[in-house]
Amino acid sequence: MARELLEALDQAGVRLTGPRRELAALIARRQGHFTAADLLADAERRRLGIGRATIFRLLELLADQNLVERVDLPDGRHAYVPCEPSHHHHLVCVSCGAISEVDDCGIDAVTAEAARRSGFEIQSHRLELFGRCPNCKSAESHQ
Amino acid sequence: MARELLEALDQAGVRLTGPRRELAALIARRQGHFTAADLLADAERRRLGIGRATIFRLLELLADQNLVERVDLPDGRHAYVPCEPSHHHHLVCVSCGAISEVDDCGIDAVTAEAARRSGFEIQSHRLELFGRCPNCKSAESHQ
DNA sequence: TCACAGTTGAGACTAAGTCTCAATACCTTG
DNA sequence: CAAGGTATTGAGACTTAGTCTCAACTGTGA
Repeated sequence: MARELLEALDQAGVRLTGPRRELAALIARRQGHFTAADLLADAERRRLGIGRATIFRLLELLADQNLVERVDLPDGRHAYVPCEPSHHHHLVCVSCGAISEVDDCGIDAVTAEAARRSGFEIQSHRLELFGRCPNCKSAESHQ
Repeated sequence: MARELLEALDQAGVRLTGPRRELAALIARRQGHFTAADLLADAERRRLGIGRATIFRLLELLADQNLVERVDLPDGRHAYVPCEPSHHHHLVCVSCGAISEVDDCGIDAVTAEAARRSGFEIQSHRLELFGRCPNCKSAESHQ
C-alpha cells in the first residue's frame, strides 16, 4: 500500500524523496485512522529525523490527491484515513479506530432533496458515521 | 433568541450570570455560523471583559444542551450554529455563512443501510452540507 | 440577608498547525 | 554520469485554538 501511495505521488508530479517514502511506509502500516500527531510520534520513535512541517505538508499533499481523507472525530480532533480516491465517506469505529468505506448508498438523494427544499446550490458535503465495528461489538458482548 | 437561549440554560439548572447573558445576546445577533474566535472578538470589541475560558465554557454548555451544534468547516476550522434542539444537520453557505436547517429527509435510511452492509453498530453521525444560499446564488448570476 | 456552591477572569500552559530560511537532495538535461 | 536548477527538507520561531488552575466573585435558595 505504501507503493500505491508513492506511485500516486509520482503521477502527481512531485518528487519521491526519502522522507516521503518513509512516511508512506508508516501510513501503510497503520490501520484505521490516524492523526498528524500519531504519525509524528511514529517518526520520532524510529528516529527518522523528519520535521513536523514535513508531515503536515505530506498530509496536505495526500489530501489534495484524495489519497487520504480528512475526518473530524467526535471529540473535535482531526484525523486522516487512507482511502480509494473514489470513495468519500467512512465508518469509524470509536473503540478500535477501524475504518470501513461507505458507498454512496443514497446520500446523493439526500443532498438533492435538501437542495430542492432549501434552494441552496450544494457544492460539497461531509458525512461521517461513528460506531462500533463487528469485532468490537462481539468482543464486548462476550466479556 | 437570546431569551430562548437563556431560558434553556435556566431549565438546565445553571446560573444566569452576567457574562452568560451578554454572550447569549452576542450569539443571538450573529446570523449564521460563528467560531469561538468570532465571539471572542465581539466581546473584546465591546469591552465586556469576558475571559476566553468563559467563552469556551459557555459554548461547551450550549453544545451539551443541543442549543448550538458544532460544525467543521471545509477548511478545518470549528464553528458553531445556533439550532433547534431537535435538528442536527445544517446547510452552510460558503460565501455568506448563512445557515439552513435540514430535516432528516432520508439520512436515517442511509445510516441504516451502511450499518447493514458493514456490520457496524452506528452510534452517531455527522452530516454537513456546504454550498451557496439562494441569495448568494442570485447575487452572483446578476453581476 | 447570608452563605455556599457555581462561575468568573487572568494568565500559564499545551497542542495543533504555519511560516521562513538556509541547506539538501531529486531528477532532468546534456 | 556529472552538473545545476528547483522542489523539498529540518529547525525552530511563531500563531492560534483550547485547557487548566486558582483565588476572587456572584447568583440563588433558604
